[in-house]
Amino acid sequence: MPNDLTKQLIFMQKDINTEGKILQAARKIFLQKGMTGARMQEIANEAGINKALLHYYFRSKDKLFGAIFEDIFTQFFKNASGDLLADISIEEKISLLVDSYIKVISENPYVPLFILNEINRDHTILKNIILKSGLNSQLLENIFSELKKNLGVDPKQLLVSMLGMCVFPYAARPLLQSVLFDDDRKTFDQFLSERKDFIKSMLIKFLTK
Amino acid sequence: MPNDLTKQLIFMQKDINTEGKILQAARKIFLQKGMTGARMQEIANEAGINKALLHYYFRSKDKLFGAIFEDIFTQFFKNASGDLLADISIEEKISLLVDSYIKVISENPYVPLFILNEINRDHTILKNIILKSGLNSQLLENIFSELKKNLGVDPKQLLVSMLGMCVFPYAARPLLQSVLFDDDRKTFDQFLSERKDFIKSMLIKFLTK
DNA sequence: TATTGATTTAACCATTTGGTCAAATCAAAA
DNA sequence: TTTTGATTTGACCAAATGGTTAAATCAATA
Repeated sequence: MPNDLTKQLIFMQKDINTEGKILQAARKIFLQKGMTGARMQEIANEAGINKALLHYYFRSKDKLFGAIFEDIFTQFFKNASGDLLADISIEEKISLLVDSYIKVISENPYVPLFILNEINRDHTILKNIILKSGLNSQLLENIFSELKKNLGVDPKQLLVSMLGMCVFPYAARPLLQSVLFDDDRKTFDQFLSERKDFIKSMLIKFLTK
Repeated sequence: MPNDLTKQLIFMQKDINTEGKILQAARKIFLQKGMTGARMQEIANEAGINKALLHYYFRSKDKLFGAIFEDIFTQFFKNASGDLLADISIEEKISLLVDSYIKVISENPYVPLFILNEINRDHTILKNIILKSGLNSQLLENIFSELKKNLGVDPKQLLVSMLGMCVFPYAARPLLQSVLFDDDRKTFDQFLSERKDFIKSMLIKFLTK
């Protein structure tokens, strides 16, 4: 029976257990290629294992994808409802949301387009995740109607605008970088780094009478 | 030898020539499934023809896709540069751009996500189209630097914001409709119809000192 | 009517892909 | 050392897919 030290050594040798390696590899490949574009063989290669082993751990491509998608999706929106409910001014809420949202997107630039695609391909996945998350549609409706009274504008329009402005430059990066920035990566990165403050000021100015 | 009348009858019978039927079918399928997701057999079925006939008219899937993509892409952006150059106030430009953009998107709601995907999958296609369109990067740069002087804000940030706000609700429709509108199509359509004016007022208010 | 060139089809082909299975390997317990 | 149960592998399979080809059909012309 191995003691803690040998366990640790084994752990270091393998670096990470097989399931972890699969999850990590699958995440990378699925993010780049999407559900239908990803190949089980490619994921197996990335994980440094046999393709049959993939099916040993996750019986099917659908199952594997389901696990990955839920993980990515929840990670991407876990902070949002908290920020929305926090007891702070609307300006602070906007600032908080934009900051955290831009941060998570810039760290995972493939995620937005990935989510948009998979949601369009099969929107039943979404239902289950929302159910699990305990996100109540009645609760949401209360938040929004409350906000509307205080703001005088439709908070849903505001939220969608915020999301669109944050997401779009990352999802459309190859297009924008080519057309607007003559394919210069540096200038585009500069553009992105200035974007956070631009979005904030735009949203906040819109709310000031 | 058929006279004009019989020609016309034949034309009505076939409704549209084979190449046209293929183009029409390919456009529909490619828009829904993307280049890699679309199946040649599916396109053939949609066009009511044999799969081999597809390869008779367009030698390969790549060639067929190329034709469709260029068509969709140029149709989608053909008005933009004209509006941008027109000799009108910036407010009117914004109004014009948002109107025409929202119009073309709502008539082709699959297009935005389709373009985003294909651009990310293979951004070399873009280069050729831009070359053909005669869109000069120097010219663009002149327009933007001129605008910047007059506006005091970065017109590229403004343009990207506009595009993002217009595109996002259509690309993310299944997500938003489910989470924000409790899967009610009617309410979401209402939301969309109000969106045009919201975007305009937001952009214009941002520019007023 | 016979010929010719374009159009259309059915039958194939090679490759890719998700998935299966029996056998081999390995680690821990008896 | 033997046994046992989990893990891993190579070989294989059936279906799907992009593409090819030879033959059939059709419309116009000589």
